[in-house]
Amino acid sequence: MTGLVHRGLAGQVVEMLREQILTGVLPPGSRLNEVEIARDLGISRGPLREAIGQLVSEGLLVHVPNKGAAVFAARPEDVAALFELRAALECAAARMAAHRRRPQEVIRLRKVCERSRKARETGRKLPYDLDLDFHRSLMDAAHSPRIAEQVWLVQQQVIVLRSGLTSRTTHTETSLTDHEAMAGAVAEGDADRAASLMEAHLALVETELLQTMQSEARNEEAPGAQRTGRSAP
Amino acid sequence: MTGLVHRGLAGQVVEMLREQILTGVLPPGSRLNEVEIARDLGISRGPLREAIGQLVSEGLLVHVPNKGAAVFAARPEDVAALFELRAALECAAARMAAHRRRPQEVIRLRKVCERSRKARETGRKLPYDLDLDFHRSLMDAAHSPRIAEQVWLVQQQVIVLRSGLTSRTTHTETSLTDHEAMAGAVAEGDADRAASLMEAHLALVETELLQTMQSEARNEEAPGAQRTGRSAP
DNA sequence: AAACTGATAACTGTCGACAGTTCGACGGGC
DNA sequence: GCCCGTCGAACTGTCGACAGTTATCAGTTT
Repeated sequence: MTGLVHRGLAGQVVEMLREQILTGVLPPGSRLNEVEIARDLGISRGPLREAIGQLVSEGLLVHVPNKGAAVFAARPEDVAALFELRAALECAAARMAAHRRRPQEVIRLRKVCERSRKARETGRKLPYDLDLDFHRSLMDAAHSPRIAEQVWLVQQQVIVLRSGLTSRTTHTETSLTDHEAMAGAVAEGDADRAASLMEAHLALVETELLQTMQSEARNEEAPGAQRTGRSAP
Repeated sequence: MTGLVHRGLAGQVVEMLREQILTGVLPPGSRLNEVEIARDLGISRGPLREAIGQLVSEGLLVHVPNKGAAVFAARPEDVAALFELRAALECAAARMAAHRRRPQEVIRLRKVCERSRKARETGRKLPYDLDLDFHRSLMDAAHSPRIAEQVWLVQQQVIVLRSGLTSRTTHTETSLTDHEAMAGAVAEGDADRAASLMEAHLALVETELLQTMQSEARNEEAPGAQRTGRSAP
């Protein structure tokens, strides 16, 4: 997705750390110890520092001088800014997809919706992977690699954010109907409708995420566990 | 703009190299020799490599394995993808500015347009700095730091692209009236008009840039100078 | 007992040197 | 005369070690 894997050790380490972050092995707020990780991977600190630097520039890690790197832990205001950017990018992509759509890509969109509805009927929750799959299919239909790349970077931050939540957002029936409506708008070539549907969809997802974050924050503060990460001078 | 300058030597080197790239001291296609630059700056190669890595992730440099880094040299198709992203971001920002505008920011927009018109009357060309100033004022009015950050990254690539052209695009009278119309739309709170004006404006700028690139490419191929950068296997 | 101070330890930031690879030049063979 | 194999220089990729800084903790003092 990002480029060639064989651009040195740093490249491999980037992908390894990225997976650890996205899968929640390294939860938000985790501090990264350079010597320890370098020793575990059997490499030097040079390539590791380069890998960390790249992930910092992607927004998956944050870097504080003389204290090292930590997995990005978003606050509510960060979520708002994040979804503003995501809406700008994905709404534009939805418009483009409605204009540039090709039969094959419309079929793929419909197929993802169909698989989602089936999964929704068997289990109660819609798997998050299928949600990601829909949005990525839409990016493909937009035929704008540059925008797709940026959307993927934003999506990654959302994944990290979700990995820090114990109760994952349930992606309700509403999300599924949103997807189906968007697929229809793209199929018909109605760019404006696709964009406004996307905007409403993302606003809903943002609200769900914020509510989950706030409720879990309350549940966490009650027992006496201190706030993770996020230091105030 | 990007963050704290004092996050080590790498941070300072990033800013130094960034200025060299944006001002055209390092023209597009230039290869960066690590040992030479490190020696000139009086530092080691470690921080320098980190700085280069960051600029690669920003898109100002490109990196080829075992061959080092070079200043990004855009092809026409890159320009198209770049302006698709820029349009997505700046149109959304224009909409936001029309919604969230504050009196002080509207005044600033008008002031930039006024200064641009004065400069346009004295000299024939509109200084590029004033164009950048307008777009940055609009980003401020949008009150979306995350989008503003991404717009700035895209703007930087456009600046690099322009630095490789001998005859800078003249930013005609049309661009100035576009700016004034956008300022008016933002002042009135007409988000849709601000967005569509921005889209048209960027389409014009893109066309101007592509024409300049193509004409200069023809003039360069005639004398017998080989194509800079851009290696095909 | 609480607060301040000093030393100690751990970690990041930086450096110089080594290993591996690629590009170019030179010489030999056909 | 042209092509191919080999040698060599230059550069990137990687490593281990040193220096600087910050946090922690014990000891002392009020």
